[in-house]
Amino acid sequence: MSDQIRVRFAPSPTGYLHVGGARTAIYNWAFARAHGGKFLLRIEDTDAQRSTPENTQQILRSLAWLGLDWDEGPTLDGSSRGDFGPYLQTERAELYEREFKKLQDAGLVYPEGDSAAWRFDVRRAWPERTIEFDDLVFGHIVVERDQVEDFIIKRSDGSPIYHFAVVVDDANMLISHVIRGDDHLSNTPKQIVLYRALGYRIPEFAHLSMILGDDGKRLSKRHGATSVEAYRGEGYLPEAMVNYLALLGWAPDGKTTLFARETLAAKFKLDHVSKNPATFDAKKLNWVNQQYIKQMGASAFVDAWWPYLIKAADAEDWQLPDPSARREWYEAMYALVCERIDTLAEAAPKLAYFFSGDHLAMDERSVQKVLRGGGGDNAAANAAAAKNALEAQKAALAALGSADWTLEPITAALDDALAKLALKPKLFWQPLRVAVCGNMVSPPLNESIALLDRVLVLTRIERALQLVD
RNA sequence: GGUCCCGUGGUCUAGCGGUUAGGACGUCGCCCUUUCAAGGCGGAGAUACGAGUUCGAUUCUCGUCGGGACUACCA
Repeated sequence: MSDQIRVRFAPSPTGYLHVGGARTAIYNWAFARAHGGKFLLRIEDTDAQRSTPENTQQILRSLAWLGLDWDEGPTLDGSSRGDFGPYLQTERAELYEREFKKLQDAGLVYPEGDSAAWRFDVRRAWPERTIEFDDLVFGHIVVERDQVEDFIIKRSDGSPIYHFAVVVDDANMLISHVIRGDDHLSNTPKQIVLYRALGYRIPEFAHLSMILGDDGKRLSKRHGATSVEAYRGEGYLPEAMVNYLALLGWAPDGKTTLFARETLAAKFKLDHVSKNPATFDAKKLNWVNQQYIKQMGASAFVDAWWPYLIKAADAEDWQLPDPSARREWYEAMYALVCERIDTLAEAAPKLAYFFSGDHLAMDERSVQKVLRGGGGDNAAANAAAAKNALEAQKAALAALGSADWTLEPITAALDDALAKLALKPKLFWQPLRVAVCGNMVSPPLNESIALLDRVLVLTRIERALQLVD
């Protein structure tokens, strides 16, 4: 008769953790944290055919990455914590067997045909006409008992079927609130009958609407990335992921869209969870992620970015300067890209010119349009202007010593060159941009030059000059 | 087919009988500008439909339409 709030996330390891499951986990976690309760994790692996330990590991990793710490359940190192274990259903066979005996002794089960499977007798267990319950999200639900058919609770091989195992486990783990996907809403009456038949107290239920793809259909692999692991791989931040997913069906108020995990953990309530299914909007996720990147700061950025940079370096064959010796150099890049990327994985391609050394890739379109004047009427004149600009820039920068190779002197020297040439700013800066960054679209130019090696910059300008002719 | 559930702009939502129906993403336009962004300002855009109840419905009831879930020795 404890009033302790205990909730659980109970995934089945038949696949990775997808965003729908992640949101269910987030709501369970937030509910527990907001009400001073416990959040537990249980692995529903009774389907021996499709469950794998690898999937279990990946699910645990994804949850940990999201920052959803659980009070009880299996841990990443293969053990577990909590007093209500084991937390893997395949290790709870004894309990199921014992509880099954209770139903058998009460005459509430009968064999399925002439197999060794057993079916639960709903009518004998529940004489009343209707089965009712109050769902914390969906409200009062009434179902005619005759709409509920007898169902298998034990397979021929002796293992329990879902409906039986969840009820036994939730009751024995003293779960107070069952918060899960609404694909279980229709199954809840069955489970309520089971609860009473086994003499358990019936918990509160809260069902969560599904998450849909942009075509209005249930989110699936067809819609691209759906696994939490995949989003992690693309460079989404766990904080952004939690924030965005929490927004799919819940809002702290009518105005706030950005909130920390801690705010969720303090303010989350079930009575404001939406009943309608939410469509997953990748564009909004990108925006949320960018907001987090913009506020994370240079140091945190470099830490988070590093694995993605290494991956890009491997693919592009870049030699990365020693991160401990050149920490400031890497951190300086944050200001150059933080407003230009949605994900961490997008940073390296935008900053490629810092890492490609003598092998800077020149974007073909940029070379044609900017260095060679494009195909228009002014092509020849523009190409000539580009040549003049590059020569002036080369001279201006060459005149700077290594000691002056910082933003202010560089900017002053270039501004001075521009003033002398009296060119349209665009015709002056774009050739230099292409020469140094390899592309007519890039992060801030002067700041980039200041971060690049002096000789390398001069070499690149020289190379661009050759491309003009 | 049966049962249950859902229905505010393109998307996520606020609203809980009386509002010029609010915010965010996206979108469009303008400003800023050394490219791209970021930022600022502004615009378009919603209560699925039809009956009730009520002095008054986005809000309560019913029906229609549309969508979803369940109906497995999957969870």
